[in-house]
Formats: sequence, structure tokens, C-alpha cells
Amino acid sequence: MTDSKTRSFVSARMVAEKAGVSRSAVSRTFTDGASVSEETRRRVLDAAGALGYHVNHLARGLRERSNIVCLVVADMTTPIRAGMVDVLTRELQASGKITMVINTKADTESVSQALRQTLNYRADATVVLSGTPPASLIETCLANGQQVVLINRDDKLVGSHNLGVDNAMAGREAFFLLRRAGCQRLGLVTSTANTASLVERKRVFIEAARAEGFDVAVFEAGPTGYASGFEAGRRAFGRSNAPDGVFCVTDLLALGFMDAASHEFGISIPDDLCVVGFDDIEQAGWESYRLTTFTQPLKAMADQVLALLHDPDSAGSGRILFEPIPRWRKSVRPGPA
Amino acid sequence: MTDSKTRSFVSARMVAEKAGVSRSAVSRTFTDGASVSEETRRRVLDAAGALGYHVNHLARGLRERSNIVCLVVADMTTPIRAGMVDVLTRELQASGKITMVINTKADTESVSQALRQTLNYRADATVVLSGTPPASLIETCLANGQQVVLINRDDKLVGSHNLGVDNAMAGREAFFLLRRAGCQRLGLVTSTANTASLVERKRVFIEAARAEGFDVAVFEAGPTGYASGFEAGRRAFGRSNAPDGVFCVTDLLALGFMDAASHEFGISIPDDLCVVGFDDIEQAGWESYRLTTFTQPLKAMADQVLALLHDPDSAGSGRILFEPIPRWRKSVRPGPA
DNA sequence: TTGAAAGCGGTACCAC
DNA sequence: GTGGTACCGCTTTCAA
Repeated sequence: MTDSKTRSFVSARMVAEKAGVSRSAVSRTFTDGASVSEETRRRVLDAAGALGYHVNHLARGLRERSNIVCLVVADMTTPIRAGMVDVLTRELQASGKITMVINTKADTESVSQALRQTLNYRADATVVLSGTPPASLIETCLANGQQVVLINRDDKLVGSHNLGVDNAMAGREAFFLLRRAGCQRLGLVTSTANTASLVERKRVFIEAARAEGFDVAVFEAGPTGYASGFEAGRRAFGRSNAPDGVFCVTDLLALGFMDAASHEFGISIPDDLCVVGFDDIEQAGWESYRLTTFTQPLKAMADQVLALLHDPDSAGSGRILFEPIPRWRKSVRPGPA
Repeated sequence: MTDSKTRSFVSARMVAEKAGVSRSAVSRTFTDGASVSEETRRRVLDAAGALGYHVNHLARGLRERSNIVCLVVADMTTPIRAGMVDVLTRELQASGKITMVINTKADTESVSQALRQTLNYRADATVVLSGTPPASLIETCLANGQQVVLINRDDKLVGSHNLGVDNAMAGREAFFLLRRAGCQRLGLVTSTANTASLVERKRVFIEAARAEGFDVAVFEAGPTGYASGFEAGRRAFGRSNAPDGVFCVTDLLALGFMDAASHEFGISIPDDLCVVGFDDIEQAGWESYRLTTFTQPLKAMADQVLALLHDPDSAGSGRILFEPIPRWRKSVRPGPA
């Protein structure tokens, strides 16, 4: 319907002109709770429709909050990350915010750059899913009145909101499951990316095992992912004294490990090998794996983020911990072989 | 270092005051190619650093282009979608743009709302990965000087840039592979979501088969995904005259179908059943599947999007087609059984 | 090189 | 209920 190539965004002034009213009237028409007569409103709406007018949220954000929330994330294709980004964007969207995604590497420099972008765009809040920003930058964000939410990150940063999953619980429970299954030679599969979460799961699992006199063989074959799990499996079974029960600190590692075990070595799961994962990504439920794992309560975490954004003081200081939900499937025996 | 709770973003005016210069000087310091003396520049930079100043891109976007690009996407957790969002955000980021992700359902109403958001935030461009926006809205975006890029969408929309993968080629090649493997009872697995891409792959595959006198059994068990593929497998093998060669229009469908075939019916792939997928998601390469499929050249497509944003006229009108790359693995026999 | 001033597109406050 | 006006933070003339 729009006739010519306008080449540029239509503004309230143009609408006002076309409708024969003032710019104020146009503005009022588009802000709830303003007083406009039915007649004026209709004329404005007509003109706006004809011109294809849309309120400029950038300009609006100049005075008040921008309603922009930044998500800083690395390794977006990882199912668990994709899942987090998915819930968060959906919930933010639903509560009237718009999401900027900054896809970055996890190193400090990249994350710092991302945080600075966040500041440039006057985001109301920044949610960090990957990497660990330097404390000084978080400080700057805070000083600028921006909220910072760290998810599953190191918990030593002050001022920021900090949510995470109870990794210790998972480590302990994983050991319990393997022990109940009668596993004797325990293994732990992790990656060379020593993030706080991964380290914690590993530490607690090993401690729990030691406490009951079990030794744990550790396999670290590369970055977090299927390939590293597969390689770990090759290492584990390509030698004597192979494990018969392993806790993989991530589902992706677990899936790779299982594939190496069954396809390369013909090991049968859970008869000859029990495997516990963590994350409960969609693939863990696939028929070829049926992995027993722990679900990260993504929805609950996203809800908490939203609550925090809505009322920053709603949670006290300190880390907000979420219980991972044990997801029993078929990769662990219910009792000794 | 910032002492008190500023509660609000620091502006150029504050920096100017602290540095004892004009606001103009501050602005110039942060725009390349402006003329500032070394001395002034240093003082501004010092003040800015101390205050934690960051240029407000929202305000900047008021005069010139916003540098914002919107990605409209549904089903973000799907590996292929996550992959697309991943490349696009990374490349956009690298070329100095910032990405807004609008995670929406694929129905027209939701997509329309997303496009309106896009307009509200004065995005320079909108990239649509899911759903099909109404032509009138695209028209509005265009009239507002915004570029619209549709990826793997219906190609009947005018004005917008349109990129997609050559679905016909995949359908034809899939038939060729199955035929060469000596398959006699062909099947096609698709979903109930009849998107243009899926329909095209199906149509061409069936036509190619018919042309050589083969009938094709079609299985549609639900939305695009693993579960529907699995269910399709149950239907295919829970009856007489089961297929011995199938083209699944999506890897996720293929993986589900394969799992049903092997775990529920003990069918061996590729000896008793050959399977061809499409997308080449990471999981297709996993040891449990080793699926022969077609790779979507995501990187090349993203590059093209970037080129388009940089110079809208670089491509003529009409759809830009990308060749899917055949990815030979183990789910199809090289010759008759 | 520098500062003053105008304008980008809104919203809020002011009289009328 | 309405229009005029000031201001949000920035970039960009324009003089000096």
C-alpha cells in the first residue's frame, strides 16, 4: 500500500502531519494510560497504519529503561546451551523485553568485549552463560545501573546475581548410583575445559568415592563434547583395568563415551558398563543411548532470572542454587550385575 | 574503582565535565577520523575510564543506522537452527553488527509480531529463519528502509532477499543413492509441518522415483523431530511391505527412524535398510548413526547474508540457491545388497 | 583544534 | 483533551 520508496523510517512527526494533529497526540496514542479522544486516536491510528509507523524504541530508551537484555554465550550449538538460550529468549520475549545475543568465545578478553557491547546498547541487564568476566567490568556494569546475572559460573563474583545448579549433589548421587549397581572400577570423564561447574562435579564425585575406599580413574581427552567423550572411551578401554562404571560430567561426553564403548569395543551397557551423565539434553533420551543423567531445571532458572530482573532485591545476596533432577533411564543397572 | 552507586549510565556530558572539555570533544574522541589533539584525547580517555563511560549506541542509532540486525527464529533447540543462529550471530558480530534474536512460534501471527518488534528497534535488517511473514509486512519493512532476508522460506515473496538450499537436487540425489543401493520398496519420511523446503524435497524425490517406475510410501507422524521419525519407523515396520530404502527430509527424522528400525525391529542398516537424511547436523555423524545426508552450507549462506547487508544490490533479484553437499557415511550401501 | 547549537524521535510536563 | 516545549545522549555542522 505504501506508494514510494521512503528509504527511511517513518517518525511520529510524519504521522502527526498526515493525521493533522500534534506529535504529542501521536505519542499519547501509543502510550497506555494517556488521555486521547476517540476521534484523535482513530485518526492517528489510521495515519500510522497507512504510513507503516512503528514507535522507535531506541529513542524511547533514551529517557527510560531500554528493555534490552543481553545474553552472553559461547558454544551456542551445544544442546544444553541452545536450550538455555531458547528458554531465556522465550521468557524475556514474553515479559516484554528484547534479547540481544552476543555469541563470543569463552576467554576473558572476548567476554569483556561482550560486556562492553552490553553497556554500549544500554541493556537493562546482562546474563552471562559462558566464560567469566573480570570483576572490574562487572563493577562497571553495576555502577552503570545494569544488572548482571551469572549462570553456572564461578561464584566468587560479588554484586552480580549468581545462579547455578547443585553440582555437588550430582557428584554425590552419581557415585551412589554406580555403587548401588555394584561397579568396582570407577571412572570419571571430563574435559580439558576446567570450568567451575565441571571441576566441582569431578571433585565431589572423587571425594565421595574415596570416602568409601574407591579409586577413580580420570579421563580428559579434549574440549567438552561428543568427540572428547569418544576419545576418552578409546583410552579407557584400550588398556587393562578398564572401568565398569563412569560418571561423565556432561551428557555429550557420556554419549561419545558410550558410543566408543559399544561400537569400538562391543561393551554392553548397562550389563558390563554403567554410565551417568549430566544435563539431560534431548539426545540423552534417544533410543540408542537412554542415558541416566541429571536434568538442569532450565525453566525454573529462567523464571528466577526474570524475577530478578523484575525486582533485583527479591533474592538476597549469595548464589541461588537449583537442584538437578535425577533422570533415571537405562544406562545404569538398578543393582549388582 | 567507581566509588558510589551511580544507578544510571554515565553520559558524555559527565565525562566532559570531569575532563574539563566540551561534549563535542568527548564525542570526537570516540569517533574515528575526527580531529582531536593528543592532549584532549588523553584527558577524555582518562575521565571516561575513571567514570566507566561507554558510548550510547541507542542515541547514536537515532541519526544513522542502528547496526542492529534481527534474527527471527522458531525451534531454536533444533540442531540445524542452533547452527544457523550460531554462524549468523558470529559473523554479524565480527562485522560490527549486534544481533537481536526474536524467538517466536512459526505461525503467521507470531512472526508478524516479531517483524513489528524489528521495526520498533530500528533494525537495519531482519533475517527470517522460521515461519513466513505476510507480504504486506515485508512491504512495510522495505518501505521503512529495512532489508529483509528470508532463509529457506517460501520463495514467492518479492522485494526481500531470498536464500535457500537446492532442495530439488537433494530429492533427486537421494533417489539416486537408494536406487544404486538396489532398494526396491522406497519410503519417504516427512513431518506434518509442511514448510516449503520439506514439501519440495518430498515432491522431487517422489517424482524422480515415479519417473523410473517406483512407488513411494509416505510417512508423516507429527512435527519435525526425532520423535516423529521414531513413530514413522514404528508405522513403517509394524506392517507388511516395509520399505528397504527411505529418504527422511530431515536428519532428526532420520535418526528417530533409524532408532526405531534397529532397536524396535532389529533391522540392520545399511544391509536391510538404507537411509538418507538432510541437514547434516552434528548427531548425524555420531557412531550410532553414521548417517548419509546432505550438508547445508551454513557458512556460505551466512557469508551471503553479510554481503547482502553490506551491499543490498550485490545480488540480483530472485532466489539465491546453495548446493547442499552430499555427505557420504554408512547408512546407505554403495551397491545392491 | 575547539565549543556552541541544531537535530535525530520520543516522552513528560506545562498551560490552555 | 490538546499542542507547545524541554530534554534524553549523541553526532554533526558551523564559527571562532
